[in-house]
Amino acid sequence: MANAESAEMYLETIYVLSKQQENVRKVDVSKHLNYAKPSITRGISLLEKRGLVEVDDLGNITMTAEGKKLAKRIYDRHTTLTAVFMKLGVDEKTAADDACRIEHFISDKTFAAIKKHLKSFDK
Amino acid sequence: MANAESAEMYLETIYVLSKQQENVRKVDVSKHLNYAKPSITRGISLLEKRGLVEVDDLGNITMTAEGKKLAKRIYDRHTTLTAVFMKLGVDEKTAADDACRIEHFISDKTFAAIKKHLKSFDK
DNA sequence: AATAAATGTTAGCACCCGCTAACTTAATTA
DNA sequence: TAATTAAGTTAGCGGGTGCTAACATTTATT
Repeated sequence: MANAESAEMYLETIYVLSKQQENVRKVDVSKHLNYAKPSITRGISLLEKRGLVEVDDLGNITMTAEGKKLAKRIYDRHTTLTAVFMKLGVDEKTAADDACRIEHFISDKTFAAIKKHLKSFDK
Repeated sequence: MANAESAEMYLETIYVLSKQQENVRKVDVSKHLNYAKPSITRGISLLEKRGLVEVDDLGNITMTAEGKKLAKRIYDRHTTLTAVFMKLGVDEKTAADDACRIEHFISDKTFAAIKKHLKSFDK
């Protein structure tokens, strides 16, 4: 999990789920990412070690301030990139799929430039 | 090397080098990618197994028709994405670095839409 | 020709991160 | 309460892909 990609997907999933439901547990993440349970056990424990999430006695996963910040960062990339691609005429599914991969690899600078461009688009 | 990323980097490197020099050998790829020689030995042999490159008795690497096609595809993504990012105001280094990562993950559809957009930009 | 340098290979380590099998623990339900 | 189902863990596999150490082979230099 040194590589950002996997950790970011876990974090983003927790973030998205926590907006839809009261409590988020490992099963939920497992189902959402379509990963086997042991993968989740390890993935979440790595996030815990990095101080990005906490799991309480009931198994409810919450993000720390830092975790939430990171999750929002990725989610913003996800939604913005999806919107940009759709603006260019790409269908929603493809746009979201591309965004979901690219969100992990785009630099702050380039993302900022794209986001700015999207805004100018809207005018 | 099931994952496209690594194979694509090797292939793109061979393609770029072959445009600059008469013969391309593993050392050249090693230096260009800044990977240790044994990594190259394996990487190239995987490309050979997939019928994307051939290595002759002198150690010269050539791309097969299919290999060249794939290399061009990636290289086109690289140059186009770099150009787009620069168009949006991103500095050349950052633009190229981002392109170099994203080129492996962007779908045909989304790339086509972006490329089309770049053209409309130029007008 | 002898030595040195460059190129390439083999063997095997390490880390990432999915997976299954098998188990434990907790929560439901009959 | 006993039996079932759901949730979570541990152990370990496997493929991908970088690495070093050590060696072989080839090419260049003295």
